[in-house]
Amino acid sequence: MSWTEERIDTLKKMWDSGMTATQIAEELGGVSRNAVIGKAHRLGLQSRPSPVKPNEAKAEAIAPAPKPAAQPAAAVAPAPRAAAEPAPRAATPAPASASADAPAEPREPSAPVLRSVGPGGFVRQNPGEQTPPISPAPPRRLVPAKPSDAIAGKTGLLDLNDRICKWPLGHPGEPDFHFCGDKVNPGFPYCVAHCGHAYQAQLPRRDRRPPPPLPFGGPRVR
DNA sequence: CCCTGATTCGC
DNA sequence: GCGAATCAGG
Repeated sequence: MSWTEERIDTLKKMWDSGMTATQIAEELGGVSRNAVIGKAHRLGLQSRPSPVKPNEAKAEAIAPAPKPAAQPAAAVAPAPRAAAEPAPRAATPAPASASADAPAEPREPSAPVLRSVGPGGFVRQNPGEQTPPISPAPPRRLVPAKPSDAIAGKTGLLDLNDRICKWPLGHPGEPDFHFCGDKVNPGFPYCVAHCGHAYQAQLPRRDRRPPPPLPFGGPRVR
């Protein structure tokens, strides 16, 4: 098997949507997961959280190690990405739950951080502030290998790109499994509406809603 | 053990 | 460029 443009395209999109190398290899067929990983790196695709540490933590001297606040002061600064770094975007997965600010720390009105707040109450991250949340949990196995008729006109796996909502509709493996496909809320993998589902503000326990929406249709029994 | 992705290196 | 072998963390 060779890396045709089509297969490379599939690899890119699956990698981008959070599929594991094993799953991508199964989907493509004829290649091992090692081949997929190797190709992904050669293509310069975004690194995924690796189990292996790069080994780099020797900056702590005898200084009384002040705990760095989670919120840097330079929140409004534009993308501080190093110019030498070839990676155009860093999508290192991070827990969607943001730190719940204690009520004892009121925001200074004199120094407002420019943020927009979505319909679900989620707080929009400014550039360079924090890494965006990960895509929905990838399915363990089956992914529609071939576009079926049921998916015609809908946003399939191969239609994913950086500008459309990756919110999954239906269950992976089912014929009509597809993605939302709306225009994304800039900076997020989802559209505004689905950001509202994905990022819910922490509500008081008294009136919390029981059904938390789960990406990819939630856990499934087979 | 299983899984994962990263890296190396002979081809 | 390719990918098996190897490594290393979870």
